[in-house]
Amino acid sequence: MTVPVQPFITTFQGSLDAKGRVCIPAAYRTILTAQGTPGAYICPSFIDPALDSFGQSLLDETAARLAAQDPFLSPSFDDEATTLIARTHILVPDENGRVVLPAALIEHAGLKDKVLFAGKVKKFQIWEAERYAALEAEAVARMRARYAEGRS
Amino acid sequence: MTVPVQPFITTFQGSLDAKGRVCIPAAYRTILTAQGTPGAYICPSFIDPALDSFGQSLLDETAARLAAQDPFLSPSFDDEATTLIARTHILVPDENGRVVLPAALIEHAGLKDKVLFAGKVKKFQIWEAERYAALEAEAVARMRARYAEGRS
DNA sequence: TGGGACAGCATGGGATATCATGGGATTTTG
DNA sequence: CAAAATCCCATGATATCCCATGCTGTCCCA
Repeated sequence: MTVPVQPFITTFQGSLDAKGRVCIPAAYRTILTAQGTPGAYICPSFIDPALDSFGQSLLDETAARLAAQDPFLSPSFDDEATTLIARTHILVPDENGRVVLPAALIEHAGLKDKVLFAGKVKKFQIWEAERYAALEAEAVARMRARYAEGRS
Repeated sequence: MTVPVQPFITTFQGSLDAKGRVCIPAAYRTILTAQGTPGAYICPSFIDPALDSFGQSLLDETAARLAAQDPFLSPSFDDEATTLIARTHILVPDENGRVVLPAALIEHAGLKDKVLFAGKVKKFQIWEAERYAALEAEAVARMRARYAEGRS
């Protein structure tokens, strides 16, 4: 499988101001507009205290997968639709590339002053900075352990 | 899959200037541009105090492997994305072939004045010069030991 | 084969554009 | 009319671009 579109990579620092705004990194904005997205889709992660953000490509992909299921007869359909689709907001950046995060999302991710944007191929995540640092350290440690075991 | 592209070989010396810039060796730049890379992708090694650098080929390979997994529903996805993708920066050389290294990467590799570029087939690494000399000696010693074991 | 000219590459430094961020003004809504 | 959301401009920091210079390896010719 090839990479459909340009992937989100790199980690950026950002800040949440008093008005609840964050500036989406320019590199991500470029990718988003290349996908023909009017802005950024943002959804609270159902695993982590973080926000998942993505463009048209991943939204379409998710929507297509759900569309393939029967909306009346599939039990898994509702859960997925409720968790992923219904909780997704579209946020349109202003001319400086900033979006205002709804209070519910700020609370979900426990965002304070310093936030962190982490590229994850098809999506990127928004984290409270300190929380992410801890998570990254753990992820790297697990990768190191896998390497030491000789697994690929 | 056959050898897709020209391998990175040879070791080069370079220097880190006051602005945090290094000049990517011309031989490597040639290989990178042949891959259609807008620049060089650089990621802190999760094993060594060094930086892994590579072109479009290896990035696509990694991104494609991750893109094959569902970004919302796959547990194995996250560690690799966090360690490899989120920590990878794209650095575009100026017309003289130089890139500016982010401070976090300089710190990770403990880079000082003299740096060292070491070709590793699909990627090349950037090391603090003295540190690399020690590592190289150890690697050669281990190879020698393996050779000796093989004969006995 | 040695010396000299040349081209490509690496390095230093300064000017310029882009980006992120803070704060204020204006409009909308309840 | 008050409160909140939106728009817009100003500023500082950062990254990008560009030119100048010195070095080194290569080529050519005597």
